[in-house]
Amino acid sequence: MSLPHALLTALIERPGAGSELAGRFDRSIGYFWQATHQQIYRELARLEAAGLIEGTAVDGARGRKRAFRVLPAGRAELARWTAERQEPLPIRDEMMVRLRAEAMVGPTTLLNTLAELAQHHRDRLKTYQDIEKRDFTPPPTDKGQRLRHLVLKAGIEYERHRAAFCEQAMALLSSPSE
Amino acid sequence: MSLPHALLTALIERPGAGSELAGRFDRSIGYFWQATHQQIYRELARLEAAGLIEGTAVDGARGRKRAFRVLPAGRAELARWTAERQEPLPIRDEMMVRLRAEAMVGPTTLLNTLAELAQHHRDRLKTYQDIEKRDFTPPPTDKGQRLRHLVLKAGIEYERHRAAFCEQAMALLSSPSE
DNA sequence: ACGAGCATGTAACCAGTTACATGATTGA
DNA sequence: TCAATCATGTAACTGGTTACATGCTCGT
Repeated sequence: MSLPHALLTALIERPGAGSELAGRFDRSIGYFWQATHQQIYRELARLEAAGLIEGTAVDGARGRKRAFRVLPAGRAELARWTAERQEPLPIRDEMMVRLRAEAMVGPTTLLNTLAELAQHHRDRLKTYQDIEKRDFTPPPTDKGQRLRHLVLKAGIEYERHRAAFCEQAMALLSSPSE
Repeated sequence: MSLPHALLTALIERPGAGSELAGRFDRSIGYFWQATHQQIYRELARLEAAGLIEGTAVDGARGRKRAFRVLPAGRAELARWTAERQEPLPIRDEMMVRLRAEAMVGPTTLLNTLAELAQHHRDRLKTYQDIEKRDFTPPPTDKGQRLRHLVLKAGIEYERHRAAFCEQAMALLSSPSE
């Protein structure tokens, strides 16, 4: 259950309204934790009810926009959670299931899906590399910045690895069977 | 929604009872798709109700054990699903959230958690490498076997990558701040 | 014959998903 | 003034999780 803590972190980094957070979950934070606006609003309501954040009306804005900031209790809760033990990520990789199924009931058109997926990962790799060039040259010396850089580099390695995997699987599937 | 298809694949590879499948989801299949026995029994009941699999009582077994095998309709459904378009995996990486939180409210005891996690990934890496040595030397020429080998190699790369990441994060967190 | 443990479930809950709804403001 | 769009939701559903329950048989 990391969404509330991802929200607290984001709001400490910069306070803002639900819609702004939704935007950030489509970009920076969203690269390692995804959430829809429905989830975000629901969770903000819970955090506010629990007294961890506080929202104040933003006037001169559309609708009934409210900016949230983290209260001391929210900071404390975030610190508590950060120090908590963590179980390894449960892995659920649909493509691995598909490949194993392909070995049983193939051949199918899995090759097309792999090509699309490879392109997706190459695109995202490019995006990350652009961010790295823009934000982390020269490499930062500040610890917070170095942590963020590390997270980004993990994303870069991940995308590179996934793209390469798709390409290997494509090569295997399109090789003549024997 | 890949669990039913993971089950169909597993049952084509080798028919068996729910408890046997639960065992396989703790080993081979479980390395890329996890499921508890509750999920497995629920899903088997659905697949049977949909006419995709068939269960027959195993006598001489404990309890009311039933062996399931995949019916032609099940094979057809698996082939249909395998050829389906696939969205990229949604990413939800709790450790990345923690690292970014650490940058805001740290330092915490995150270092301990990272050490545990690194050990977990090194252990699993060792397991995979042992499986590779046992099952895939010499490298297979059969296409199905090569596909399985590819899936295993992806697992190996994943664990290696995660372990290295944890070690880098530990080095960064324990370096003197400036 | 009886406890340990295997095989199969039930029930309640929670996070995430999908589809739709409402109120306010801006711009043509 | 009214359509487009922004900001904030509500409702219903689904897959996965956690805790507990039941029936059977094997070994002692």
